[in-house]
Amino acid sequence: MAQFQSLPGFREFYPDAFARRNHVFRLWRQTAHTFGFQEYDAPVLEPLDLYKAKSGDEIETQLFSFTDKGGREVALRPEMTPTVCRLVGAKANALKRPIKWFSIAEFYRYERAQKGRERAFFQYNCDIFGEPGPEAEIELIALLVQSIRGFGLGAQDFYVRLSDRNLWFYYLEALGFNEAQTRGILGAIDKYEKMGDDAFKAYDEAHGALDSGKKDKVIAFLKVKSLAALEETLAAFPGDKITARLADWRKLLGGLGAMGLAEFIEVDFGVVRGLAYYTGFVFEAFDRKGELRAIAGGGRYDDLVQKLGGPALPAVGFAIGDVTMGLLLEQRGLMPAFTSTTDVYAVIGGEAERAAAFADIHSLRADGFRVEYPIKDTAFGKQFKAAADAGAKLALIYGGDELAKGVVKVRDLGARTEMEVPRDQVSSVVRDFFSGGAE
RNA sequence: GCGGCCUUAGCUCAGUUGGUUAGAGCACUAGAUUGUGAUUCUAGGGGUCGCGGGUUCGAAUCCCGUAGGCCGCCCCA
Repeated sequence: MAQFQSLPGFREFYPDAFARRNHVFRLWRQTAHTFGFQEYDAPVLEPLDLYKAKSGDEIETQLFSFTDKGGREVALRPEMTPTVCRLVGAKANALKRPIKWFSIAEFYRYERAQKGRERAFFQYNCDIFGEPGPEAEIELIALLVQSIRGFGLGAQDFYVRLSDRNLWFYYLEALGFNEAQTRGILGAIDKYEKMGDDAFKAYDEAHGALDSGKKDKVIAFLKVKSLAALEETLAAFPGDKITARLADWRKLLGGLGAMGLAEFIEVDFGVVRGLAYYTGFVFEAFDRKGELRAIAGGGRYDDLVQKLGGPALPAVGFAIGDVTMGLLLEQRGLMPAFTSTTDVYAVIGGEAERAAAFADIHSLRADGFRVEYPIKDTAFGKQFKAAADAGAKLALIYGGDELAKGVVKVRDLGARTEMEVPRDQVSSVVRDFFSGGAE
């Protein structure tokens, strides 16, 4: 058996798997471009401190980190956000606003692999920098929806759960929680859906048992699932901050509604996202059946660029992972089968006919056609089978009889018809077939 | 890092109470078929039975360890 195996959680892409990966990347890239986002890339290996600065020392246990030969503490990138913040921060004053960037890149996390989670995976990251208002969220969430919908998935297949850490902060502040308690409560909210009441255990241990009246109010807010319910719940807590924030909510939902995306969006205050650096709207995309891990996650992080050494620059972004996205597409039968895209197959009689065929083969390839031929002498029957297997539309037949007459037989493999063409016209006949033809 | 289940050909699997040289289907290669894609038939290549150790006259089979896979927990940027 194989003496060497790939490392756990690292994937190998055989041609059929690579074709599926390309299909996903192509749609993402094309969709981002239609929204006016520009593509970038950055180093795979970064200073370890870049991630510690953002997420704290304990993050190191989740990283592929090591000391390089120059004594530098480094890590394979586990995410793009710190990197893109550095890139944007370094040139913030020279970049036209709003800054709309995306990337498709591989990331590495030292975690136990599970369904939908590998140690090496790709993410499609989209971010908008420089716009503090909900207009940026409208643009970004519209892109998120379209980047999933574009595969043929509909509102019956996935949805985006939309929440707001600001309103959570305002609400908990109004209930009298201090900053540390608020962090504890947000941690409990994050786990509540999975664990139920046990989610508050960690809070109770750290801050003392939660007053049952306050707990009911927290749970009531966590169950807010619509703008109307949100307005109703907050009516008891009047104030300028909350009034202004509700106006942002109406603008955001109004904008997404005007784009025709209302059916993809659900208000859900059960979402807070674990990361401390999110500062406003947060959202996650899920499959409707609830069978898979989150397809995408994102939110606003207005302080991060500055925290990482750049200027104060508001930002909002999301990432879609390729693993869960691929699982969902395969579940719904939306991952296209791997098909070869050969245009022309040259059927060659034998060694004597090879030279004539090679001249046309190379000429057609130089013109951009995808041309295949048998690499060594093969029976005619096998060659036609190979042509069909390769998905070729046309076969060019270089047999002794044809070449003696100065012609090449051109066979339309779909229509199963053929005609003889003088050799010097082969190129133009092929060109006509593909330009005037079906596709 | 913790727990459960699993591992025989490229893939899906069979393999009797432990008994000769480990099988099938699919896939691949070739032939039937030096001039036309299907079907069919025939043949072939491909295995240190995940790896290491133990029990035994004898291990794919029983025992121990270990690696890998799947699933769950922790975590999830």
